[in-house]
Amino acid sequence: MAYELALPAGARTTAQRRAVLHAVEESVGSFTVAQLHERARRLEPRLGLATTYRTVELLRATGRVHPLLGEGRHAYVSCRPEHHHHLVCTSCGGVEETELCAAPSAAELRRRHGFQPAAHELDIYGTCRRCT
Amino acid sequence: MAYELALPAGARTTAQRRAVLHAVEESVGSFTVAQLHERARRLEPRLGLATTYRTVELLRATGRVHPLLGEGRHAYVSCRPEHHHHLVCTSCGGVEETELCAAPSAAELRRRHGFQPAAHELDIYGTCRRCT
DNA sequence: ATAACTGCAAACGGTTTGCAAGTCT
DNA sequence: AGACTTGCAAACCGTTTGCAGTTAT
Repeated sequence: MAYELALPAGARTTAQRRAVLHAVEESVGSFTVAQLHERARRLEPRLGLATTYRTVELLRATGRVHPLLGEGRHAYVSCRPEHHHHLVCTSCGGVEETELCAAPSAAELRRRHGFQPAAHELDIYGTCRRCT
Repeated sequence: MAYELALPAGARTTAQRRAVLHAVEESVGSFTVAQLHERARRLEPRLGLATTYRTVELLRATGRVHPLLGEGRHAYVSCRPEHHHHLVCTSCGGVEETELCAAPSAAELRRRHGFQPAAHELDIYGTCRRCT
């Protein structure tokens, strides 16, 4: 095959998917599905919005794209945030919470990236006690 | 006044707003408006969802609460395959990547939670260099 | 040939808004 | 009294889904 598309095994290569992947590659920083759709339409004018959503979901499954917030819901943080993270069992789907903190220190983030952290989200995937 | 509510000037103190603020104070990490509503209802069972949205918006105006990402839309970032995490600026929406990672060790997770980790995702929210 | 994929439109779910009734100051 | 606030339900808008026609393999 001449064109290698980052898709799950068995998925077919189509003009629409190529157009969406191209739009992803052109994107800088964060983007919405609607923006992607608009951009990909320059290559593939008949591309539907639903197909764009479905393709983004495929890319997400391969890790090529990452949702900034789960569930599509508007989430907030309280301005004196404490840490709490999720242990997601990929076997039974259960979610546990942990207080173990996994974020790089504020000092290190500032020094290396000039970034002032306010909150973070961590999801750890694996196998829970019962499913081991 | 005996009870100081963090609200904009001129805003009235009501039982509903107290209940929502209390729910915010109880919250750890990020939360959605629906979660807040459910929690606040324990104190104020007749609290409506719309009122919860309106109160969150008030608290946002005072800085007491902060949306993780503007627009309420589901946003994505393009990813490369290597292990990395995201620094998301809540001011300009920009996304940087970092290789800094301090995930809890597998040994600690197993000891404390009986959990066998396989992978993890970390997003750090805050203010980037330019927006500081 | 046939299973995967697509566009369309309807369905869905979270968020916002109009309005009449109720409440704080 | 008067302006602000509330709950309700309808409107709104981004996302998902069912389906009949189309396409990659």
